[in-house]
Amino acid sequence: MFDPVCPTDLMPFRVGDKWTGMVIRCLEGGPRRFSELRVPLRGITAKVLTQSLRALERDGFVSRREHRGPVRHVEYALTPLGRSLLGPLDTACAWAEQHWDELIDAREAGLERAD
Amino acid sequence: MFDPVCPTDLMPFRVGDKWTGMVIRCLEGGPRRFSELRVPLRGITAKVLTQSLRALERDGFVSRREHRGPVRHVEYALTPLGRSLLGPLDTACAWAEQHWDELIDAREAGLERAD
DNA sequence: CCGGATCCACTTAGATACTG
DNA sequence: CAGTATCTAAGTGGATCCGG
Repeated sequence: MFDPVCPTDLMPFRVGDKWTGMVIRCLEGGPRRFSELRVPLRGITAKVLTQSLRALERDGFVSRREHRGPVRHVEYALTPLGRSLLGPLDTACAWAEQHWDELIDAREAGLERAD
Repeated sequence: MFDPVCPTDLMPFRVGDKWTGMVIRCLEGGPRRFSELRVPLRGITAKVLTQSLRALERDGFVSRREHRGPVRHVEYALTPLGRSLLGPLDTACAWAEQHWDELIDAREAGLERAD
């Protein structure tokens, strides 16, 4: 999931910053903890994940709940507003799947012409 | 159109770089010349518009045709692949319209909590 | 476990001046 | 008209170390 080998720079659509879209996908199935999020998001540093989550929280897409106990854990979840992003997000992903081959071919041809 | 007063930083979706989405919108109605594009895109510099158009061309979303004559003019147009972006783009815009008020309120509340 | 603080490399966009 | 060249300011993402 979210393989870094996958050349996502071909994807013309973006949600928020670099990781935002993937974070939302990870929260789609329900609340997740900070360190749970870091597993599928291979390579993300704590600082950057925090930045994304703070922005998401500030904009009302994600809610943060801190559970204090013997071990601390913090859960992030999509708000209704955040959940409403899933529709457009799916549309964008569907487009990408449909046109993936065209995208690759067009990019290749475009780079050739650039010689 | 594309008023700089409009706080587009609330918009969570983006296509390509800063101006790409607006360029595509401008080409929606048919081919446009370089300087025609600069009118609705108030404030864009020639350099940045060129960059966007070059990227769009490289990725096969836009085609470029140069007409030589007494006065030179260059026309840009959406390719079929570029035109296929309009669907997802509309979806994103529709989402933004629907949730614009929520977006503003959420952002305001988010900034308050940040105190 | 969940970050904050600091520093750094890289990219982006804009301003400005110039050209075929 | 349709760009190119150069410079600069700001932002973004990442590495690393530190703290409650």
